Amino acid sequence: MNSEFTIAVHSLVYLAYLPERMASSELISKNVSTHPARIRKVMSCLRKNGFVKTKEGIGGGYILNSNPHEVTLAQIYRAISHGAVKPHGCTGDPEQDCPISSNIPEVMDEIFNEAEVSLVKYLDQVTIHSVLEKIKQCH
Amino acid sequence: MNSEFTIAVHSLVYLAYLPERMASSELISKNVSTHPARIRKVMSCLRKNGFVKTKEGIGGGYILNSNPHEVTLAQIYRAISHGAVKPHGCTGDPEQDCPISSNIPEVMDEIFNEAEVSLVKYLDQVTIHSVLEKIKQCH
DNA sequence: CTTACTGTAATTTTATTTGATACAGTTTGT
DNA sequence: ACAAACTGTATCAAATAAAATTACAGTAAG
Repeated sequence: MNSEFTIAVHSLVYLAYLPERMASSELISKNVSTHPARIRKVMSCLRKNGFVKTKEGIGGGYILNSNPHEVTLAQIYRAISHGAVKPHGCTGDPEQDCPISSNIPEVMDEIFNEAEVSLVKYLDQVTIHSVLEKIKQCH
Repeated sequence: MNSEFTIAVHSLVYLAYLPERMASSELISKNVSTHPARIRKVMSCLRKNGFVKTKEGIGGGYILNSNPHEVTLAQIYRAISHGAVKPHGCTGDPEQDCPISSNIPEVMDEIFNEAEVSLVKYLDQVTIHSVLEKIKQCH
Protein backbone atom coordinates (compact mmCIF):
# COMPACT_ATOMS: atom_id res chain seq x y z
CA MET A 1 0.00 0.00 0.00
CA ASN A 2 1.40 3.40 -0.89
CA SER A 3 0.69 6.30 1.44
CA GLU A 4 -1.91 8.16 -0.61
CA PHE A 5 -4.63 7.03 1.76
CA THR A 6 -2.69 8.48 4.69
CA ILE A 7 -2.11 11.70 2.76
CA ALA A 8 -5.80 11.94 1.90
CA VAL A 9 -6.89 11.44 5.51
CA HIS A 10 -4.30 13.89 6.80
CA SER A 11 -5.34 16.51 4.25
CA LEU A 12 -9.03 16.19 5.03
CA VAL A 13 -8.39 16.32 8.77
CA TYR A 14 -6.27 19.39 8.24
CA LEU A 15 -8.98 21.10 6.17
CA ALA A 16 -11.56 20.21 8.83
CA TYR A 17 -9.28 21.74 11.44
CA LEU A 18 -8.82 25.04 9.63
CA PRO A 19 -11.45 27.68 10.48
CA GLU A 20 -11.88 28.59 6.79
CA ARG A 21 -11.55 24.92 5.79
CA MET A 22 -9.53 26.15 2.83
CA ALA A 23 -5.86 25.75 1.95
CA SER A 24 -3.54 25.70 -1.05
CA SER A 25 -1.61 22.61 -2.10
CA GLU A 26 1.57 24.27 -0.86
CA LEU A 27 0.19 24.86 2.63
CA ILE A 28 -1.18 21.33 2.87
CA SER A 29 2.05 19.85 1.55
CA LYS A 30 4.03 21.53 4.31
CA ASN A 31 1.71 20.16 6.94
CA VAL A 32 1.77 16.69 5.45
CA SER A 33 5.49 16.80 4.66
CA THR A 34 5.38 15.96 0.99
CA HIS A 35 5.46 17.63 -2.41
CA PRO A 36 2.67 20.03 -3.51
CA ALA A 37 2.21 18.13 -6.78
CA ARG A 38 1.49 14.99 -4.82
CA ILE A 39 -1.11 16.81 -2.75
CA ARG A 40 -2.72 18.10 -5.93
CA LYS A 41 -2.92 14.57 -7.31
CA VAL A 42 -4.55 13.22 -4.17
CA MET A 43 -6.87 16.21 -3.80
CA SER A 44 -7.90 15.90 -7.42
CA CYS A 45 -9.17 12.42 -6.61
CA LEU A 46 -10.91 13.67 -3.49
CA ARG A 47 -12.61 16.37 -5.55
CA LYS A 48 -13.85 13.84 -8.10
CA ASN A 49 -15.40 11.96 -5.19
CA GLY A 50 -17.03 15.05 -3.74
CA PHE A 51 -15.03 15.34 -0.51
CA VAL A 52 -13.56 18.73 -1.42
CA LYS A 53 -14.12 21.55 -3.85
CA THR A 54 -11.25 23.23 -5.60
CA LYS A 55 -10.77 26.79 -6.62
CA GLU A 56 -8.24 27.60 -9.31
CA GLY A 57 -6.48 30.93 -9.80
CA ILE A 58 -5.35 33.52 -7.27
CA GLY A 59 -6.57 32.85 -3.74
CA GLY A 60 -7.52 29.34 -4.83
CA GLY A 61 -6.92 26.02 -3.15
CA TYR A 62 -8.94 23.24 -1.59
CA ILE A 63 -11.99 23.60 0.57
CA LEU A 64 -13.91 20.95 2.45
CA ASN A 65 -17.15 20.01 0.73
CA SER A 66 -18.37 17.41 3.20
CA ASN A 67 -19.29 16.98 6.82
CA PRO A 68 -16.37 15.71 8.95
CA HIS A 69 -18.88 13.87 11.12
CA GLU A 70 -20.14 11.95 8.11
CA VAL A 71 -17.07 11.26 6.03
CA THR A 72 -15.53 7.94 7.05
CA LEU A 73 -12.07 6.61 6.35
CA ALA A 74 -13.76 3.75 4.51
CA GLN A 75 -15.14 6.16 1.93
CA ILE A 76 -11.71 7.70 1.52
CA TYR A 77 -10.08 4.29 1.26
CA ARG A 78 -12.48 3.17 -1.44
CA ALA A 79 -11.91 6.38 -3.37
CA ILE A 80 -8.16 6.28 -3.28
CA SER A 81 -6.74 2.89 -2.31
CA HIS A 82 -9.25 0.26 -3.30
CA GLY A 83 -7.49 -3.09 -3.73
CA ALA A 84 -4.32 -1.99 -1.99
CA VAL A 85 -4.39 -4.74 0.65
CA LYS A 86 -3.38 -7.38 -1.85
CA PRO A 87 0.38 -7.56 -2.45
CA HIS A 88 1.61 -7.10 -6.01
CA GLY A 89 3.46 -10.34 -6.49
CA CYS A 90 1.27 -13.41 -6.81
CA THR A 91 2.29 -17.02 -6.39
CA GLY A 92 1.39 -20.06 -8.47
CA ASP A 93 1.09 -20.49 -12.20
CA PRO A 94 -2.15 -21.15 -14.12
CA GLU A 95 -0.20 -23.20 -16.68
CA GLN A 96 0.89 -25.88 -14.22
CA ASP A 97 -0.93 -29.17 -13.88
CA CYS A 98 -0.94 -29.06 -10.08
CA PRO A 99 -4.32 -27.78 -8.88
CA ILE A 100 -2.63 -25.89 -6.03
CA SER A 101 -0.33 -23.95 -8.30
CA SER A 102 -2.92 -23.27 -10.97
CA ASN A 103 -5.80 -22.31 -8.69
CA ILE A 104 -4.16 -20.53 -5.81
CA PRO A 105 -4.05 -17.11 -7.53
CA GLU A 106 -7.84 -17.09 -7.77
CA VAL A 107 -8.31 -18.32 -4.21
CA MET A 108 -5.81 -15.87 -2.70
CA ASP A 109 -7.45 -13.05 -4.62
CA GLU A 110 -10.73 -13.92 -3.00
CA ILE A 111 -9.10 -14.08 0.42
CA PHE A 112 -7.45 -10.68 0.04
CA ASN A 113 -10.74 -9.22 -1.14
CA GLU A 114 -12.51 -10.55 1.94
CA ALA A 115 -9.68 -9.36 4.15
CA GLU A 116 -10.07 -5.91 2.66
CA VAL A 117 -13.79 -5.99 3.36
CA SER A 118 -13.01 -6.57 7.06
CA LEU A 119 -10.49 -3.80 7.10
CA VAL A 120 -12.88 -1.38 5.41
CA LYS A 121 -15.59 -2.35 7.88
CA TYR A 122 -13.39 -1.01 10.64
CA LEU A 123 -12.51 2.12 8.67
CA ASP A 124 -16.21 2.75 8.28
CA GLN A 125 -16.40 3.42 12.01
CA VAL A 126 -13.77 6.14 11.90
CA THR A 127 -14.80 9.61 10.73
CA ILE A 128 -12.66 12.62 9.91
CA HIS A 129 -14.12 14.24 12.99
CA SER A 130 -13.15 11.32 15.21
CA VAL A 131 -9.59 11.47 13.90
CA LEU A 132 -9.53 15.16 14.76
CA GLU A 133 -10.76 14.34 18.26
CA LYS A 134 -8.06 11.71 18.72
CA ILE A 135 -5.45 14.24 17.69
CA LYS A 136 -6.75 16.79 20.17
CA GLN A 137 -6.50 14.20 22.92
CA CYS A 138 -2.80 13.64 22.27
CA HIS A 139 -0.77 14.92 25.21
CA MET B 1 2.89 -5.62 1.91
CA ASN B 2 5.41 -7.96 0.26
CA SER B 3 4.24 -11.39 -0.80
CA GLU B 4 5.87 -13.53 1.88
CA PHE B 5 2.51 -14.12 3.50
CA THR B 6 1.13 -15.40 0.20
CA ILE B 7 4.19 -17.60 -0.26
CA ALA B 8 3.83 -18.99 3.26
CA VAL B 9 0.16 -19.83 2.78
CA HIS B 10 0.80 -21.37 -0.63
CA SER B 11 3.66 -23.49 0.73
CA LEU B 12 1.66 -24.78 3.68
CA VAL B 13 -1.34 -25.56 1.48
CA TYR B 14 0.96 -27.40 -0.88
CA LEU B 15 2.51 -29.43 1.95
CA ALA B 16 -0.97 -30.24 3.26
CA TYR B 17 -1.92 -31.40 -0.22
CA LEU B 18 1.02 -33.76 -0.64
CA PRO B 19 0.43 -37.31 0.61
CA GLU B 20 3.81 -37.37 2.39
CA ARG B 21 3.41 -33.72 3.43
CA MET B 22 7.09 -33.32 2.65
CA ALA B 23 8.90 -31.40 -0.05
CA SER B 24 12.24 -29.74 -0.77
CA SER B 25 12.64 -26.01 -1.25
CA GLU B 26 13.22 -26.62 -4.93
CA LEU B 27 9.98 -28.52 -5.39
CA ILE B 28 8.01 -25.93 -3.45
CA SER B 29 9.66 -23.08 -5.33
CA LYS B 30 8.53 -24.50 -8.65
CA ASN B 31 4.97 -24.80 -7.42
CA VAL B 32 5.00 -21.29 -6.00
CA SER B 33 6.94 -19.82 -8.93
CA THR B 34 9.79 -18.21 -7.04
CA HIS B 35 13.40 -18.87 -6.07
CA PRO B 36 14.31 -21.77 -3.74
CA ALA B 37 16.30 -19.45 -1.48
CA ARG B 38 13.19 -17.38 -0.94
CA ILE B 39 11.21 -20.48 0.00
CA ARG B 40 13.93 -21.45 2.46
CA LYS B 41 13.75 -18.02 4.06
CA VAL B 42 9.98 -18.18 4.47
CA MET B 43 10.02 -21.80 5.61
CA SER B 44 12.72 -21.01 8.13
CA CYS B 45 10.30 -18.57 9.73
CA LEU B 46 7.49 -21.11 9.60
CA ARG B 47 9.73 -23.64 11.30
CA LYS B 48 10.59 -21.20 14.09
CA ASN B 49 6.87 -20.83 14.64
CA GLY B 50 6.24 -24.57 14.68
CA PHE B 51 4.20 -24.88 11.50
CA VAL B 52 6.71 -27.14 9.79
CA LYS B 53 9.69 -29.27 10.64
CA THR B 54 12.77 -29.27 8.50
CA LYS B 55 15.12 -32.04 7.65
CA GLU B 56 18.57 -31.19 6.44
CA GLY B 57 20.81 -33.38 4.31
CA ILE B 58 19.96 -35.89 1.62
CA GLY B 59 16.24 -36.58 1.29
CA GLY B 60 15.58 -33.55 3.46
CA GLY B 61 13.08 -30.77 3.01
CA TYR B 62 10.03 -29.42 4.75
CA ILE B 63 7.31 -31.41 6.38
CA LEU B 64 4.06 -30.21 7.85
CA ASN B 65 4.13 -30.16 11.65
CA SER B 66 0.64 -28.89 12.28
CA ASN B 67 -2.97 -29.75 11.62
CA PRO B 68 -4.31 -28.05 8.47
CA HIS B 69 -7.73 -27.87 10.17
CA GLU B 70 -6.25 -25.87 13.04
CA VAL B 71 -3.68 -23.59 11.43
CA THR B 72 -5.31 -20.30 10.47
CA LEU B 73 -4.06 -17.64 8.08
CA ALA B 74 -4.10 -15.27 11.05
CA GLN B 75 -1.38 -17.31 12.77
CA ILE B 76 0.67 -17.30 9.60
CA TYR B 77 0.14 -13.57 9.12
CA ARG B 78 1.27 -12.80 12.65
CA ALA B 79 4.35 -14.97 12.20
CA ILE B 80 5.45 -13.51 8.92
CA SER B 81 3.79 -10.19 8.12
CA HIS B 82 2.85 -8.54 11.36
CA GLY B 83 2.52 -4.77 10.86
CA ALA B 84 2.47 -4.99 7.08
CA VAL B 85 -0.88 -3.23 6.67
CA LYS B 86 0.61 0.13 7.53
CA PRO B 87 2.30 1.85 4.58
CA HIS B 88 5.95 2.80 4.91
CA GLY B 89 5.73 6.50 4.33
CA CYS B 90 4.17 8.48 7.12
CA THR B 91 2.77 11.97 6.94
CA GLY B 92 3.17 14.86 9.35
CA ASP B 93 6.16 16.04 11.32
CA PRO B 94 6.52 15.88 15.13
CA GLU B 95 8.61 19.07 15.06
CA GLN B 96 5.83 21.27 13.71
CA ASP B 97 3.71 23.47 15.94
CA CYS B 98 0.46 22.44 14.26
CA PRO B 99 -1.21 19.72 16.36
CA ILE B 100 -2.43 17.97 13.22
CA SER B 101 1.01 17.65 11.71
CA SER B 102 2.75 16.73 14.96
CA ASN B 103 0.20 14.23 16.24
CA ILE B 104 -1.12 12.55 13.13
CA PRO B 105 1.69 9.96 12.95
CA GLU B 106 0.67 8.57 16.34
CA VAL B 107 -3.04 8.63 15.51
CA MET B 108 -2.62 7.02 12.10
CA ASP B 109 -0.43 4.35 13.67
CA GLU B 110 -3.24 3.50 16.03
CA ILE B 111 -5.74 3.41 13.16
CA PHE B 112 -3.59 1.09 11.07
CA ASN B 113 -3.10 -1.17 14.08
CA GLU B 114 -6.84 -1.41 14.61
CA ALA B 115 -7.39 -1.94 10.89
CA GLU B 116 -4.92 -4.81 11.03
CA VAL B 117 -6.78 -6.32 13.98
CA SER B 118 -9.95 -6.40 11.85
CA LEU B 119 -8.11 -7.93 8.95
CA VAL B 120 -6.52 -10.59 11.16
CA LYS B 121 -9.91 -11.35 12.69
CA TYR B 122 -11.07 -12.39 9.24
CA LEU B 123 -7.92 -14.38 8.56
CA ASP B 124 -8.54 -16.23 11.79
CA GLN B 125 -11.60 -17.82 10.18
CA VAL B 126 -9.61 -19.23 7.28
CA THR B 127 -7.64 -22.43 7.83
CA ILE B 128 -5.11 -24.12 5.59
CA HIS B 129 -7.65 -26.88 5.13
CA SER B 130 -10.35 -24.45 4.05
CA VAL B 131 -7.99 -22.92 1.48
CA LEU B 132 -7.33 -26.41 0.15
CA GLU B 133 -11.09 -27.00 -0.09
CA LYS B 134 -11.59 -23.75 -1.99
CA ILE B 135 -8.89 -24.78 -4.42
CA LYS B 136 -10.52 -28.16 -4.98
CA GLN B 137 -13.78 -26.42 -5.76
CA CYS B 138 -12.23 -24.36 -8.56
CA HIS B 139 -13.61 -25.49 -11.92
C1' DC C 1 -2.04 40.96 -18.67
C1' DT C 2 0.35 39.57 -14.61
C1' DT C 3 0.14 36.79 -10.59
C1' DA C 4 -1.08 32.81 -7.99
C1' DC C 5 -3.28 29.12 -8.11
C1' DT C 6 -4.93 23.91 -9.89
C1' DG C 7 -4.55 19.73 -13.23
C1' DT C 8 -1.84 16.53 -15.10
C1' DA C 9 1.85 14.25 -17.36
C1' DA C 10 6.62 13.16 -17.74
C1' DT C 11 10.95 12.44 -15.68
C1' DT C 12 14.29 11.49 -12.13
C1' DT C 13 15.48 9.73 -7.74
C1' DT C 14 14.99 6.74 -3.98
C1' DA C 15 13.27 2.73 -1.55
C1' DT C 16 11.53 -1.83 -1.59
C1' DT C 17 10.99 -6.24 -3.33
C1' DT C 18 12.59 -10.02 -5.69
C1' DG C 19 15.95 -12.92 -7.80
C1' DA C 20 20.44 -14.86 -7.83
C1' DT C 21 24.68 -16.50 -6.02
C1' DA C 22 27.57 -18.32 -2.63
C1' DC C 23 28.94 -21.08 0.90
C1' DA C 24 28.93 -23.12 5.65
C1' DG C 25 26.51 -26.72 8.17
C1' DT C 26 23.83 -31.21 8.24
C1' DT C 27 22.40 -35.79 7.12
C1' DT C 28 22.48 -39.97 4.36
C1' DG C 29 24.52 -43.65 1.86
C1' DT C 30 28.57 -45.92 0.26
C1' DA D 1 36.00 -40.87 5.32
C1' DC D 2 33.79 -38.58 1.86
C1' DA D 3 30.61 -37.38 -1.83
C1' DA D 4 25.89 -35.98 -2.65
C1' DA D 5 21.73 -33.53 -1.56
C1' DC D 6 19.73 -31.04 1.31
C1' DT D 7 18.81 -26.47 4.69
C1' DG D 8 20.28 -21.82 6.79
C1' DT D 9 21.70 -17.53 5.97
C1' DA D 10 24.07 -13.60 4.13
C1' DT D 11 25.15 -10.69 0.37
C1' DC D 12 24.75 -8.68 -4.08
C1' DA D 13 22.29 -7.45 -8.35
C1' DA D 14 18.14 -6.61 -10.93
C1' DA D 15 13.47 -5.33 -11.27
C1' DT D 16 9.74 -2.88 -9.63
C1' DA D 17 7.22 0.50 -7.06
C1' DA D 18 6.89 4.80 -4.60
C1' DA D 19 8.02 9.43 -4.10
C1' DA D 20 9.98 13.74 -5.44
C1' DT D 21 10.72 16.94 -8.91
C1' DT D 22 9.98 19.48 -12.97
C1' DA D 23 7.26 21.39 -16.41
C1' DC D 24 3.62 23.58 -18.41
C1' DA D 25 -1.23 24.31 -19.90
C1' DG D 26 -5.48 26.09 -17.95
C1' DT D 27 -8.09 29.32 -14.79
C1' DA D 28 -9.55 33.12 -11.91
C1' DA D 29 -8.62 37.53 -9.56
C1' DG D 30 -7.04 42.03 -9.41
